Amino acid sequence: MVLSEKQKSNMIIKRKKILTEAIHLFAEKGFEGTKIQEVAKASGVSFGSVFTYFENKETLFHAAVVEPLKKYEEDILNFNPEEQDLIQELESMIKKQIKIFANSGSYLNLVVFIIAQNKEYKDTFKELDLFNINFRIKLIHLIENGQKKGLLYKQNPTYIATAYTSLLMGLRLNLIDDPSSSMWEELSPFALQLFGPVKLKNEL
Amino acid sequence: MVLSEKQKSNMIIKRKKILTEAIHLFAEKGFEGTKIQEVAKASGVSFGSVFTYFENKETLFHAAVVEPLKKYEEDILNFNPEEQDLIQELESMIKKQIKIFANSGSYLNLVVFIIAQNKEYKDTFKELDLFNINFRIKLIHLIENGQKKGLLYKQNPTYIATAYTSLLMGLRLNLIDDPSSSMWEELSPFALQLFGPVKLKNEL
Amino acid sequence: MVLSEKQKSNMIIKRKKILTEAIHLFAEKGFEGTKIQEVAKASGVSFGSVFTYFENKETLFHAAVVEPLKKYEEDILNFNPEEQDLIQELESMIKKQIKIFANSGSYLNLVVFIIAQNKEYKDTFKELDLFNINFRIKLIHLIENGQKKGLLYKQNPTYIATAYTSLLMGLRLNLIDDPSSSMWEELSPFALQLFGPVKLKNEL
Amino acid sequence: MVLSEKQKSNMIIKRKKILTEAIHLFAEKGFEGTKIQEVAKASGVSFGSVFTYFENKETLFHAAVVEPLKKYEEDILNFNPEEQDLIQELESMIKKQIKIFANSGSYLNLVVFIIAQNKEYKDTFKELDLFNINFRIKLIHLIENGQKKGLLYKQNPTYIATAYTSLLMGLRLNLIDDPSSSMWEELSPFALQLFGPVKLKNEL
DNA sequence: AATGAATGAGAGTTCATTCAT
DNA sequence: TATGAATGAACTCTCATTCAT
Repeated sequence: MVLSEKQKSNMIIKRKKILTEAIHLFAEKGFEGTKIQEVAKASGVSFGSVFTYFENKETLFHAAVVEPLKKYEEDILNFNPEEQDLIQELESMIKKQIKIFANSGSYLNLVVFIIAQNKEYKDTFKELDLFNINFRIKLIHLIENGQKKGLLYKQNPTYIATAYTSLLMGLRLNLIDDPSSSMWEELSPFALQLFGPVKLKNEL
Repeated sequence: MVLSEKQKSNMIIKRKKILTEAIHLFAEKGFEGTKIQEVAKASGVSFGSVFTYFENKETLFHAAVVEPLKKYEEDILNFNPEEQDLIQELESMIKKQIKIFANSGSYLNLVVFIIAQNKEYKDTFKELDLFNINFRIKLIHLIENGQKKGLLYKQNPTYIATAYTSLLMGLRLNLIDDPSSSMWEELSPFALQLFGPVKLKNEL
Repeated sequence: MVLSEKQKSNMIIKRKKILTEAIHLFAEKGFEGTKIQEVAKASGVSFGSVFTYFENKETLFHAAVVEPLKKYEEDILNFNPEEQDLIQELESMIKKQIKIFANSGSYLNLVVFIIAQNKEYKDTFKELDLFNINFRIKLIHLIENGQKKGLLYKQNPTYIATAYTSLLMGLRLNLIDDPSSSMWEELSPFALQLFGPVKLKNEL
Repeated sequence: MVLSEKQKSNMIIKRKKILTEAIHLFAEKGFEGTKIQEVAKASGVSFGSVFTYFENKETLFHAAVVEPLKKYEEDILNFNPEEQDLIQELESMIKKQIKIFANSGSYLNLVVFIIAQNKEYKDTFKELDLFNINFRIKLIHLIENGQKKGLLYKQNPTYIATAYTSLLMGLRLNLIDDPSSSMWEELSPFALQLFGPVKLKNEL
C-alpha cells in the first residue's frame, strides 16, 4: 500500500509526539519506571502504535536520548573560539548556554540518568560522551586562544573546561526542583570567573 | 533474652552488608532496575532474609539513601566558618570536600538518582534537600565572614554557595566513568576562585 | 470501533467461562485456597487473561458471588404473596425453592463461605444479606396474608421465615456430599409444616 | 531431661490455649487465611512453639476441628430415646441443642467450613460425618419410639432427622452475624413441629 | 522447651511484546 | 496503519517450616 503525503506527515508528527512524551516520562521515572502504556496515553495513541514507530522499549529510550542531541549540540556549540573580541564571545556563550541548561529540564534530567547509569546504557552513554568531548574540545580551543591573547590567565584549559561543564550540569541538578529559578542568569559571572579573565568584571 | 550477643552482632553486620550492596546496585541500576534477588545474592543471603531486615524494597531504598547521609553530613560540614585564618580554612575545606566527592562514587550516584527523580521519591528527596540546605547555610556563614574581613570580594553569598555545590555535584557526574581521575585534586583552585578570594593564589 | 462484534461476543463468553470456573473453584477451595492459575487453566485461558477480565483476585471473587445473585433472586422471589389460593402457592413455592437449592450446589457452597467468613468479606456479605432480607420480607408478607385468611396458624411470621430459610440452607449443607439426593423432594412437607397450615396434608 | 509435673501441666495448658485460638482464627478466616504467626500471637507464644505442639499447620487444623468434637458429641447426644415421657424429653432435647448451637458460634463456623470444603478436607470431614450419623441414628431411634407410642405422627424418621439437623445448622448460618440473637430460644416450637407431635403446643 | 532468623517454594500481579482483526 | 486482547517471563512479597541457639 502506498501512503499519501498527508499520511506520511501524520506519521512523522505522531512519532515526534511519542518521542516528546517519552523524554518527559523517562526523565521523570527512568527507563524501568516508565511504562509503554503511559507513553501511549500521554501521546494520545494506543500502546500498539508505539511499537509501530519504535521496535521496542529500548529503541524508544535510545531514540529519546539520542535524537534531541543533534539540536542541542548545534545550540551549545554555537560559538566562535576564534572570535576577535573573545571575552565578549565568552560572556555571550556562557549566557546562551546557561539559558539552554535552564530551559531543558526534562531532557537534561534524562541525560543525568544516562550518565548515572552509564554502565547500564553503554551505547547510549557513548553518544553523550562524544558530544561532551566535542564540547570540551571547542571550549579548550577558545580558552587557548584567550590565553595566547593574554585575555585569560594561564591555567590548564582542560581543567577549566571540565570545571565549566561541571558547573552547568551541577546547576541543572541543584536547581531541579525550582525550574523557573531566577538564579540561573545571576550565575554567569561565576561561570566566567572559572575561565580566569584577566580583568574581572567587578574590577572594571 | 533469646538472641545471644553474637547473633545480634551478626545481624547488625548482615544488615550493613545488605545495605552496602543495595547502595551499589541502586546506584548502578536505579530503583526499578535493581532486583531484590540481586541484592540478596550480592550480600550472600537468601532473598527472604532481605525482608527480614527491610520491610520491603522501598524501605530498603529509602534506607540506602538516608542512612549514610549522617556520616556524610558530618564529614562535609566539618569546617569552621568562624575560623581566624579563613582562607586557609576555606582551602582545606574545599580539598576535603573534593576528596569526599571523589571517593563516594556509588553513593553520590544514588543521590543523583533521587535528585533527578525528586518527584517520584518526594520523601527521600526531602531528606537530601535538608542536608543541602544545611550545607548551604554553613557555607554562606563562612562566606559572609570572609567578606566582612575583606578576605573575599563582595558577591551574593547564596550564589557563591550554589555555584560551589553545583560544581562539586557536576564534577561527580563529569568524572563518573573515570573514578580514579587525577583531575579531582587539580580542580580545587577553580572551586576556590568561585569564592572570590581577594588575593588569588597565582597572584601570590 | 476496533473490536468486531465477533470479538466482543467472544470476550463475553470468555468472561462468563472464567466466572463459572471461578465459582466452582472458590466454592470448593475458598478464596485463599483457589489459585488464579487454576481458574485460568479450568477456563482454558492464560492466567494473564484472567487479569484482562477481572482487575484482581478479589474483584473476581466478588463478581463470582454477586453476579449470579440477580438470577437467583429472580427465581427465588418468583412467587405471589397475594395469590388467591395461598396454600397452593405456598406449596408450589416451596417445591420450586427446594429444587433451586438442590441444583445450585456450587454457588450455594460459595454463599456459605461468605456467610461463615462474613467478617472477612464484609462488602460481599452485605449484598447477600440484602437478598436475604428481601426474601424474608416477601415470605412474611405471604405468611401474614395466610394468617389473615385463617389458612395458617397464628405464629410470629419472622420466626417462620427464619426457620424456613434456615431449613433450606441447612439442607444444602446436610446433603452436600450427596448432590443428587432423592431426599430433597421428600422434604417439602416438612418445610410446609413450618408455616403452620391449618389443614395438614396428612389430615386431608 | 525429665519434665516436672508443673512443666507438664503448663504444656497442657499452652497446647489448649493454642488450640482455642486456632479454632477462633480458622473459623473466622479459614485454613489458608489463617497464619501460624497469628495463632501464636493470639496464644501468647512464639510461632516456633506452635510447632512444638503441632507437627504442622494441617495437624493443627485437624486437631482444631476434631478435638472439640468429643465434648460436643457428649452434649448433643445427651438425651434418652427410650424415655417414658417422650414429648417432654424431646422438648428438653431441642432446647438443649438449640442452646448449644446458639453458643458455639466459632466452632460451628469451623464445622461449616469443613462441610463446605469436604472434598478438600476429606479425612476431617469424615469424622464430622461420623458424628452426624450417630446423631441421626439416635434421633431416629427416639422418633420411632414416639411414633410407636402414638405420640408422633407417622412420617419417615430419616427425613425428620435430616430436617431437624438441617434446621439447627441453617439457624447457625442465618443468625451468624447476630450471635446474641433472642430468636434462638423462640424457635424451638418450630423445631418441635418437624417431629410431628400429635398434640401441637398451641392446641393444648 | 522456647525462640525467632533463615530459607525458598509459590502466590498475585505487572507489563513488554505479539498478532489477529 | 491502528488497535487492544492474549500471553507468560519475571518481579515482589508472604509464610510454613527448619534449626541453631
